[in-house]
Amino acid sequence: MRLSKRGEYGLRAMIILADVQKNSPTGMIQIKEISAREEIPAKFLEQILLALKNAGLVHSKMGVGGGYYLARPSKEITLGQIFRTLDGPLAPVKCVSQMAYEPCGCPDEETCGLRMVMGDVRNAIANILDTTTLATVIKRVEAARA
Amino acid sequence: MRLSKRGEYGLRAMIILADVQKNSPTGMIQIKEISAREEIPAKFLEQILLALKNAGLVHSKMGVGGGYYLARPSKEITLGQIFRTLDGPLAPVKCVSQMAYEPCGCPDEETCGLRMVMGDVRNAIANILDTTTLATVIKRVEAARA
DNA sequence: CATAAAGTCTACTAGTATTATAGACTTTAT
DNA sequence: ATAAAGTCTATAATACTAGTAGACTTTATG
Repeated sequence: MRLSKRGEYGLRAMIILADVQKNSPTGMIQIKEISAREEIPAKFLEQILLALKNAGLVHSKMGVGGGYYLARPSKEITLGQIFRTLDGPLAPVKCVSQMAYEPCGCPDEETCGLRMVMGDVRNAIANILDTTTLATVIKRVEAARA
Repeated sequence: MRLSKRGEYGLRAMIILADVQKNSPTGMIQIKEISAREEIPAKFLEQILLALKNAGLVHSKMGVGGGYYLARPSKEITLGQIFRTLDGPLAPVKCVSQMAYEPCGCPDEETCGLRMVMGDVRNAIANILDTTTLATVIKRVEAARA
């Protein structure tokens, strides 16, 4: 059940963007700055941020003084949205996916034991990632620091 | 968050073995029989069952009339044990793994937002897979059939 | 207007993991 | 003796992952 580096870097970057939105006047930060802070290869991060941009989760400004910033308030962006953009469906098997359902090949889905359990797992993950926003994360981090 | 074919096939095979333990006098079944029922490539399944055997979850009998059977009553085998044997740790990132901890590289683990959330995800998955036994699954399947 | 800072876009590559397949071997019942 | 069954190790084909490269566009500013 591993999170890919792509997903990990993307989530870390988004958490930074949320922090910047809250604590910097412009709310903007450059790729290389995020890359330096989190030790993420800059060129790799570039692709990830681009994907997040195409998904409408961040906006960017080109040219001198440009950078990336969240497309919406951090409380309106869930980790589920970020995860799905970068790593695809949450569900362990396609036949329990809400966003990308496909049959699994079991003769009867309704009585497939594996499917039942994986459905529970999917829901448990979705319950966390779809209700946790970037604002939630920032709040927890600040609480842990205090 | 995808389940590998290896993990999927292994879990399906174990559910069959639990059913066989409950409903057949010998409690034993052959690879090719499981392979046929679930449309799993026989040679692939062979390796998977071997891994489960080396992990002590199933026993086998060689020769004519041989086959595989559960090493313990189905209520003493959790899906978590099976999953970990075939697919490794449940945790999305190593730094929240109970069974295979490794640092992630964040400067301070205690205040890492990603780590907090992934810890929750790990616990949610573990809560399901470590409390669900093969017996649980069989019961649910029978309830769904009725 | 030249320049440098910044993002955009696409292609590529090395390494690793996944999903098998093959085949020679061992054990056991009949 | 034979055939049914599991054991074990090697290999192959493919896909995926993580990362690199480089040419391009946009924009602020001296």
